[in-house]
Amino acid sequence: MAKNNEKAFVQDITPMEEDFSRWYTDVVKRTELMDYSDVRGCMVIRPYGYGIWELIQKELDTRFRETGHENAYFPLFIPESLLKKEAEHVEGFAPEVAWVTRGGNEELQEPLVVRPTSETIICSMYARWIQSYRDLPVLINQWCNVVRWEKSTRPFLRTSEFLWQEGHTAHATYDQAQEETMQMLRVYRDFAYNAMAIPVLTGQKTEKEKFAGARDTYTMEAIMHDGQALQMGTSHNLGQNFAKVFDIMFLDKDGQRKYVWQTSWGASTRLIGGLIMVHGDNRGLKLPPRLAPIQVIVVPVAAHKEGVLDAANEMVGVLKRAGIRVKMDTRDQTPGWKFNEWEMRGVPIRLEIGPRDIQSQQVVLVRRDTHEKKSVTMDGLAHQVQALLADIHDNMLNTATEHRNAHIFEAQNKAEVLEAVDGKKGFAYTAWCGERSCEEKFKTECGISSRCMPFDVQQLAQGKVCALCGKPATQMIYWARAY
RNA sequence: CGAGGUGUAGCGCAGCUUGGUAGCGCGUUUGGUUCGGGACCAAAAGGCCGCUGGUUCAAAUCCAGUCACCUCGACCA
Repeated sequence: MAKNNEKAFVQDITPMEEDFSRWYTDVVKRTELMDYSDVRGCMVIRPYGYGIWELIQKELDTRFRETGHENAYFPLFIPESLLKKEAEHVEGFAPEVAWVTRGGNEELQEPLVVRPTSETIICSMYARWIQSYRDLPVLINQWCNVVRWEKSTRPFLRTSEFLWQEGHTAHATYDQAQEETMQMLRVYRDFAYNAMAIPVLTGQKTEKEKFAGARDTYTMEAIMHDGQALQMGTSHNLGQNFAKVFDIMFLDKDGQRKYVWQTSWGASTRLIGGLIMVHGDNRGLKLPPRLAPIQVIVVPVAAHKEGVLDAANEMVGVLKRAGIRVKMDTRDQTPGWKFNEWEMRGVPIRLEIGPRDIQSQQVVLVRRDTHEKKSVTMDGLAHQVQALLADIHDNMLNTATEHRNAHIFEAQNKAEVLEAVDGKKGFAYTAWCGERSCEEKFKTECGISSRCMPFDVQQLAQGKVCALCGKPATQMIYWARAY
């Protein structure tokens, strides 16, 4: 055993301090979350990764339904003419759309784009469906794939094709649309905290960073372990931009024909990348219990010995009946090998059961987040496990919150912003003049972008000056390097 | 798309400069001994050396093209 400790394991994960992006790719690959196909930048989501996605879908869908939304499905292909209707929207997406120009052996009369997002095709349908104020609001979500032909790709964070959900709603008034936009941002925020255990920052995007075609964009942003920002979900108030070009009108109570007010909101498989980069450590993945495809892994020790497998099976049954996602590892490997394997894969709880435990009517319970190990009795095991899963969630959220708080730095001038972002590897929080040219200049010169303008603190900017250009400030804002 | 780098067994890599039988470690398969933090012994299987073309008696190796991936920029969920 001693000689093995000295042995360098060829396939160990690169330490995250050494090279964060190498660490990230190692984790994705070794935990079998996804793989690249032969098509440029298109990912194959493997069963373990897809299991996480299914849980994300479940958590989000529950929240969407609670807030009155329904699921539907719209076409993959969008006629060129539809995409081109809204000027800003086309301009934003044109560089990255994939085209279909042939069907069978025939050249298509009108080329089709593979949807990069579905506003246009959905609006074309809403124009037919909406006639009266009685038809409003329309509250529809769709789960689908979209394609954006990006120049460079990264696992989960930026792939040519990705899975997401996009909600599209139409309302009678601006206020209702705005309330919907904010409600969905709250839904995402709730999901981030309570399912992903990720403390996000929410706020409004600047003119420069907002969605192509939106009136206002709101976002939730998270700080990754290396201090870079990841946009994890967005909610847009589209105003009447799309309604006007797609002619979505309704006859209101007052007898007037009016354009509808719209919103759209989305979150993608990128969330999985966020999970990895916020919670992961040098042993690999660390999954928040609510999104763990396997919440408890049972490792029988000396499984060939009398009674071990029976006891393990019984325990699996008890946990399953309690609604816990549990799996037993019966592979022919040494226990230590399995411990490492499941820690790498991020399973929140490990239960070890062997001859000694059977004698003492106990099992060994180990948590992934703290590596704390204790013996517990078989009685009331399911309850203990459930309580522990809840505790692990809380602890992961706390740890991530501490990390977030320790990586946000108030900055008064450009040097301090750069020090916060590049020196201390975090977000800079500053007063800002609100001018697009100032923001663009900074982005071009330093590669640092605005993340969001937080709510309820904007009055703090009064009397301050912009940290970047020194003009009078109008906003408080976060800056960071972004994925 | 600009600059650089890499494609050799499932994974990680050596071999290439100076052409001449396809190598190593881990993993895999089979049998046995093991099993409480990455086990051991024995035997075995596994390669269009990314792809296409060229030079040559002979190409993993030299040349050209092409595709994919990685890093850094620009762009984006």
